[in-house]
Amino acid sequence: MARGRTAPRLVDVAERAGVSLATASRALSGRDGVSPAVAQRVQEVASELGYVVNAHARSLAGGSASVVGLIVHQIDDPYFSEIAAGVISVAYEHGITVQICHSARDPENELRQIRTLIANNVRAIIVAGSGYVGEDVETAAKRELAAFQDTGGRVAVIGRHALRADAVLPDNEDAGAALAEHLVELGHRRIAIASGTVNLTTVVDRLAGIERALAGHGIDIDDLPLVEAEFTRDGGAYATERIVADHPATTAIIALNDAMAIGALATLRSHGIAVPSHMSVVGFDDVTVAADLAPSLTTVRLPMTEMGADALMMALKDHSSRPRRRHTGHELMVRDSSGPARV
Amino acid sequence: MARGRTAPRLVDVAERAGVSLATASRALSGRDGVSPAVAQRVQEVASELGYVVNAHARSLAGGSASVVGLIVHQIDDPYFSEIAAGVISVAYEHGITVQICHSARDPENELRQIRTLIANNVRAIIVAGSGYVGEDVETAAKRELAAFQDTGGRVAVIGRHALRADAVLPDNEDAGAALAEHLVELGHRRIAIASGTVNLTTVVDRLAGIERALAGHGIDIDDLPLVEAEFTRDGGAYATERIVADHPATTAIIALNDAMAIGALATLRSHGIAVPSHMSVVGFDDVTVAADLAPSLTTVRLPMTEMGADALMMALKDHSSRPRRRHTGHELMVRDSSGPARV
DNA sequence: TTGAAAGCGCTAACAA
DNA sequence: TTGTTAGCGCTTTCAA
Repeated sequence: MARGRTAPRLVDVAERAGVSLATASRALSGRDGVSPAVAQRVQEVASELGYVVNAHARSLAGGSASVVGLIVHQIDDPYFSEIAAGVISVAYEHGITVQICHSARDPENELRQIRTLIANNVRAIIVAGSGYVGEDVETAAKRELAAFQDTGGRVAVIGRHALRADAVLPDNEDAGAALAEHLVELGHRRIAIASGTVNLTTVVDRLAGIERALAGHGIDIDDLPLVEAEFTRDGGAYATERIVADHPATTAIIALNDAMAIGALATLRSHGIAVPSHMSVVGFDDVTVAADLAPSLTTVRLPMTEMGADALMMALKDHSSRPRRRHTGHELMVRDSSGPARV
Repeated sequence: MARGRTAPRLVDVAERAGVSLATASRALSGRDGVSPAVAQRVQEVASELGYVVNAHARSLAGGSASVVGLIVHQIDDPYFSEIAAGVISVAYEHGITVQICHSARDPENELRQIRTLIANNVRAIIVAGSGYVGEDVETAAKRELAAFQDTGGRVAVIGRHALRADAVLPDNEDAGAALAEHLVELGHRRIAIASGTVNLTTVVDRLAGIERALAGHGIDIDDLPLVEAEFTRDGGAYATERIVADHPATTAIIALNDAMAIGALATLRSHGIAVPSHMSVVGFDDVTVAADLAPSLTTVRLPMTEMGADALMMALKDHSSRPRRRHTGHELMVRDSSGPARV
């Protein structure tokens, strides 16, 4: 391989500026203990040479890493791509880059990704996917992340996890309650639920909110049909097929996220079932496209981009000993996909 | 800071396996010169310990980097998040992680991101955004990337760029032609174009295809209204407002990507203009949600996920001296948003 | 087939 | 305020 001109190194800058390596290093990372005049000179030389610090060397030498890791279930799910956009924008402001990994909703795989990020010595790890239900599933991850934190790593999670870390907590339960209230007020009683897999805390929490609100109206959620499927558009389509076939009296479908709701709307359309006159459909998240569907989707807005931004900001901030928890708001977005129950 | 147990290092593995550092290194990176028995033993010990190689140390020591960079315009644009999913999945298979940066459709910013990735010594850089029109805009980036390639870095681009690199070339021109043909066949003549900013090669190429097809039917594209706006949903909404207000005779709108088409559909709906009976709308890309819109969107499918996967695979493959170029196919997806021109 | 040892480019003690 | 120097964890010659 032809070896061209190599990137300038810190020694090059130091030599050219007539200072030592240490001084150059201090000047460039903006630490004090350098006279302003020298600092400026070094910085000039550096930009003259187009010098950019070698992140690997810096990190290896014990300097602060300039990379953060972000674990999502699947980046081409709008819920996660909006969170990622928030993370990336905050990272950009801090001169940090973002490594994104897929957990594919598999705790095993998530653990593997966490290990990789830790080995890469990232500055912080943001776990954006839902937590998993059950004692044991996250214990290994918990241990690894705790060790990571003990050595100065930062961790923030989005959603309810068994992990001891700063957390951005989406208002899942209250959002579920708001949605259920909304449907009940419209006169719906025969409500069906298109649910994601119940090993996800997000699913469990949304269901809990729905249960609570319905109970307030004397409706037992256990009496309602619930179809468990993938937490995706296709899962929503599948669940809706089942609901339509097995529970024809249903007047409203609660999909546990917008992706499932989109699948539900598609299935209903293909069956010629009118929304909302014959069937109401509601979702969760308010992904960007929700307002542009036809009928536009009634859903609960969670501020995904902000959640991503907040998670990284929390992780970057000076650490108090106790993990912080920050609850998001939620906002019921009543649109055209929900209407009075048919009689 | 309490210093807990640190991640296991290669020495730990070597010691535990009773071999030297060098042997352990060789065994784990699958190089030969190690007896199978020893190699296996080392690998067992490593996974027992949950050992993951420190990417910084490996990279600094001259080993191959395990990170690739991906530059997109905006990750929460489905076009890019689908490409990213393709890149991530191939990366995963190769034990590589992906750093994602936003260029925000700004060549300056893109250059900055490229510099950062190079300084991070990534194994490869994938530039997924459109190229920019004009001599000078990409020259600095071109120079930096060339130097990067000279020192063994790999580069692949998606879309037409002024960069000398492996390229995945979306079939933009033919796709534009196919769409224009489709509309002409339906009897449309008063066609308006909701265009992204014409400094993007993607926009220029799609327009070229449209122009060619229309010319074949005696229509001069310059006689048609073209509104230039942001290459986004809101840009599409804005352009459509303008088209509806200034060119009421229009019977079909070509939006230059699906995001703009979604904005167009929303605007038409808010004006009570029926699609397709009063106005046809077509887009480009076939993002996942396009089929689930109502009316479902007629568009041209580009295999985004595959494009991302291909780009990384090309970049990772052994390098021939000449850059390779790989054209994607395209597929006209005729759905419900296009219909015969009203009279 | 294996091991010993010299760095990769940087930061952070420690000295001056 | 500045300089000297010992590593960070790994790969890779070179020697055995």
